Amino acid sequence: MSLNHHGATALSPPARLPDDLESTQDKIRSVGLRATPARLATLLLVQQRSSPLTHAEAAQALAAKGIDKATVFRNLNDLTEAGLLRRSELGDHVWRFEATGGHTGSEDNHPHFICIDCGSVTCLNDLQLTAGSKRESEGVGQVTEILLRGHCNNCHEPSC
Amino acid sequence: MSLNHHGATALSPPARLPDDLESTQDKIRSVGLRATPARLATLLLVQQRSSPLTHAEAAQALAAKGIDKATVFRNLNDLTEAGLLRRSELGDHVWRFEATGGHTGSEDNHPHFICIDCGSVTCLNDLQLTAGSKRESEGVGQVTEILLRGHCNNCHEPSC
DNA sequence: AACCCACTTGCAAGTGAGTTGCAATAACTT
DNA sequence: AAGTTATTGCAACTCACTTGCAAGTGGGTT
Repeated sequence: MSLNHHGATALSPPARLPDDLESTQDKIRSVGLRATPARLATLLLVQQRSSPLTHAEAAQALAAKGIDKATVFRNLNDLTEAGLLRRSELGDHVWRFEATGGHTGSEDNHPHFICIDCGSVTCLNDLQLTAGSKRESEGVGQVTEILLRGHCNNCHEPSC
Repeated sequence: MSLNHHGATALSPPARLPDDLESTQDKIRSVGLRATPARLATLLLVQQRSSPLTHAEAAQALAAKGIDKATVFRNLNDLTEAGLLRRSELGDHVWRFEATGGHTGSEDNHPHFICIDCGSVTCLNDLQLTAGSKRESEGVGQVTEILLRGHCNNCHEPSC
């Protein structure tokens, strides 16, 4: 009804936001999961947040829509496994979830920096170990992930 | 008694092992805690290990001596608060404890490798980033911890 | 358009790490 | 040696998360 109220709509596709409803449904389907209301609401919620969300926060927010916490948690895990979310641990024994670009995790495997204050995750594409350190770590095992923890510049400010 | 059995000892102090019983008692007392058997056993245990110990592992090991898990946990936390231990979270929702030099916390902080298969943790004392990588990471924030994840050599073997 | 069935959900009960209250006990002080 | 106060053991508890299962539903199939 209100779709064409400006008279100039039919041509230009709406600039699809990454958290657009349809594209989000597509994302879910593209990884082989069903786009159920609960799943959709969960992914949209995480996508809309600029910083990682805990299970409790998500469950609380979605409880208003009548979604059970077990469902929220299962979906958070399913979406993580499918590569649409990333799960991280900030050192306080609570998992936090954050939307990824949407590609499946393993290929773009780069080091991350995670702020132990605000939980924000930064990708560090060019980060490398010294040759000697690589050797040392390879002596221990096959490294699949490098994670740095600390205080990000936003949280590190004296004012913060 | 046996102090002078070499005839040339009075001058040089005995090379006190870091996990020596008496020096451990002293350490505990020096931070204002009572050197109880449970506390002593706990600190000795952690000191003797070369890699961080989980609460569960410590509790299990000390249960043999009749020490309750709540006591173990309280002591682990007390000793951590006092700066004799460091508590870290390697991403698997389990606290791990390791002995510090004895000074309060932050100085002897080294990277860890954690096996995502068996959970074993290895300390990587000499691990370093390349100069450029250090710069990159410092542009993002102040790094307080470096963590590598992967498959340790035990788990990586085809046979395992 | 209706059908079907594997995938999902809600509920409730379970798990496991870690914590706490409290009375009994033991370390250090004087 | 006695007193004071930290510490312990036990058991019950919290909190974050998980699981079992019967009922419900998405979405491909007919």
